[in-house]
Amino acid sequence: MSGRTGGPSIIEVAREAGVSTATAGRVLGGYGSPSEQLRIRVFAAAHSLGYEANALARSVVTGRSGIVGVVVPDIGNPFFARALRGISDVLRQAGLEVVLANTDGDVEVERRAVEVMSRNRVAGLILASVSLRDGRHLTKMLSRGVPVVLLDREIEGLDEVDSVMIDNRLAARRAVGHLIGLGHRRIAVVTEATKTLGPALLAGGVHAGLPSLLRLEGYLDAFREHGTDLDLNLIRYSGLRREESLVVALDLLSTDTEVTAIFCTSNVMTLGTLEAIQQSGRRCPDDVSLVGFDDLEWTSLVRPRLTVVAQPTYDLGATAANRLLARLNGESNTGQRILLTASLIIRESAAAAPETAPPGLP
Amino acid sequence: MSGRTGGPSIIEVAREAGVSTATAGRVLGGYGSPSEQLRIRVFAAAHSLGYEANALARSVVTGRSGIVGVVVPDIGNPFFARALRGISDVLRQAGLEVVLANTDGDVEVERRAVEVMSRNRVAGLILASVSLRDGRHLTKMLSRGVPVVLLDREIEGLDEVDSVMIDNRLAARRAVGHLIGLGHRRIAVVTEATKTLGPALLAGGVHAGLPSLLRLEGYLDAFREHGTDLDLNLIRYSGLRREESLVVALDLLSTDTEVTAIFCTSNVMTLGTLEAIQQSGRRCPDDVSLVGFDDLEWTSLVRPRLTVVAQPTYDLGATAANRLLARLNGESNTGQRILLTASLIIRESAAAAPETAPPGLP
DNA sequence: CTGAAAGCGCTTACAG
DNA sequence: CTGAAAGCGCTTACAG
Repeated sequence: MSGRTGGPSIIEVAREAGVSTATAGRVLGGYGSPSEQLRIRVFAAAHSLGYEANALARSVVTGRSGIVGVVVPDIGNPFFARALRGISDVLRQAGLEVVLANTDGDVEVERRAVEVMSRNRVAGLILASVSLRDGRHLTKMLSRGVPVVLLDREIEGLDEVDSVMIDNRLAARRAVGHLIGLGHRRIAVVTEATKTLGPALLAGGVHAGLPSLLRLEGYLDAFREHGTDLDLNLIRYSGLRREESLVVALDLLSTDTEVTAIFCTSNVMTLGTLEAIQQSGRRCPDDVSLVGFDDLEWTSLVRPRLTVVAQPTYDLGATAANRLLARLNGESNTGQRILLTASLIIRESAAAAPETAPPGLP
Repeated sequence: MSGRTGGPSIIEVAREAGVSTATAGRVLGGYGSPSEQLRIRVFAAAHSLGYEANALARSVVTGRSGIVGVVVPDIGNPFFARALRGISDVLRQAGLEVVLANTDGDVEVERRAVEVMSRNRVAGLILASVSLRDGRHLTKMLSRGVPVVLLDREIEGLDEVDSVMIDNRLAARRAVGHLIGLGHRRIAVVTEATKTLGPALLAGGVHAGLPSLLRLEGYLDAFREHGTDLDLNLIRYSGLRREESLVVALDLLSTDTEVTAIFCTSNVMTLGTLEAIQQSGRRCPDDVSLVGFDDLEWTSLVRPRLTVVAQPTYDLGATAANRLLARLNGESNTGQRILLTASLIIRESAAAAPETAPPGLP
């Protein structure tokens, strides 16, 4: 005897119906071709016993589970919530189930979540990873031939794996270019790129992989492109928490009175920065312009309405899911790096730079 | 031969290590007491072969999976996202894994999600259901003795099941009472209670179970409590979509010029209603006061800052998880109905009623 | 179409 | 402590 936790098995159903377990399995599992007569008998028996198939046992035999795992750092972030919808719609249509795990941005939690899914033999995995330098937690799945699609972030050294994200660098460059076009010169950036990685990037020592780093790189690109002078004091680093970005932006606004525009590299940074502008007493966009990242529901509710970089969030998810399906169907087997394009939604928070004094006047 | 989808099994590891599969199982599975010597040999073999345990097979034997299922209607809703965090924190600490399913508010999707989890023998289930009249999709799990905890919504007729939610009726009554206390008399409500259920409730023909219905009932309570006159035109029904609530609130504001305050029964309703006020040209709170539901990140970012009913969201999740743990440990077996208390956060969007003309003047 | 038997990958009494 | 054997609940060739 072991862990029989209640619930009749296929054996009891077969006995009740007076057929072999093979036959019971065929009608209950929907494979083979049992006769209509036996089907009725078996279903009746199953129903009267309250039978419910044990998907675990089936998966042990077939080797896979028909379930796709999705692991993201923060499902509370509207970006991932919406991408998930795209994923679910596509996968559900293909007859696959989706289970989700949230990692809280914690590498260790991610490692565990992936391991749990791998051990439970998910058919495939869509992963928005927080550990960009290290894909070791994926090797077992990959060596078993389970397809993995990376969403929003790549992982270094995993070139055979598919990835789907926006062209972060280009998106940021355009956003900042927009500000430069409006006459701004002292344009700050509030970014969740780390205090170690950010400067390393500036020094040319890092291959940008994180979205935040790529966006920071795009910010630099824009300055370069327009021949605008760059002041390192304009780059402000914050942890990925709204409260922290509030403090950072507040510090920026109080120490640098010349700043006329701010670009934020994520919706969390945008939240804190907007709050900082409000608290600082400066008017937006009269005194300081703002371009945020991600078009969330509240961005058109605040005053002024926010000019933002909008990602095709739903499509990112749907595209990732379609890549996974292609892999599952064996249609493709070379790593593909898919970049979708973000758009700049121009509203009211970014306006012409103030006090563009006519040249020649003091 | 069958679905062997790559990956060595415990048999190969045992062979490689020169031990029985029982011994290999003991060291790899962490049960029994294998000798240190064999442990080393087995681990070495497992490592060299790239072995990863098949949790499915283990679960088939033990009868359960160590995984708790959570199914919610909309993980993109900050309410559920935050509750999930509470759930995860508690469950993870107890050594259980959490998998999530999103139902999109679709009864059929919910039914399927619950079935998938049930078939995969989750150890327990936390469910925020959309099908309040019908708990049939839970009977198989329940009859197998798998604990189920209902979050945020109850299901009629499932009295032996635990549930955790706020006292919705009381919360709404207090919110509306606050408006009455500020001198408002024509207080409208924008609610996602359905157009059929809402009126049925008013007619006394429905036992309120849905949060939205309970909140509507609390709205009525407040009028009754203060002896304020009720006008059915003040009750506006909307689907659970922001766009729809915008239309509904816009209609309210254009057809009823006397309304001085609006209460919303969910954060989605709040979003649309606030937008409607902005578009209508009326000033908030000078012309019309607003009390929203749920304290989201943007509620203190908009102007005026919103007065809202705040749910102890994280605690709701944590409490549900703790109930589940108690059940899993056999500590409890009678259905418990746990009501947490919501609080009213008073900010700027609800102010004294305008034009409270002194009595006696025309 | 149907059944007896073997098998999936693991765990669990049962002897030793 | 260790192994041979039986078992978990299902599926899959293989005969008939």
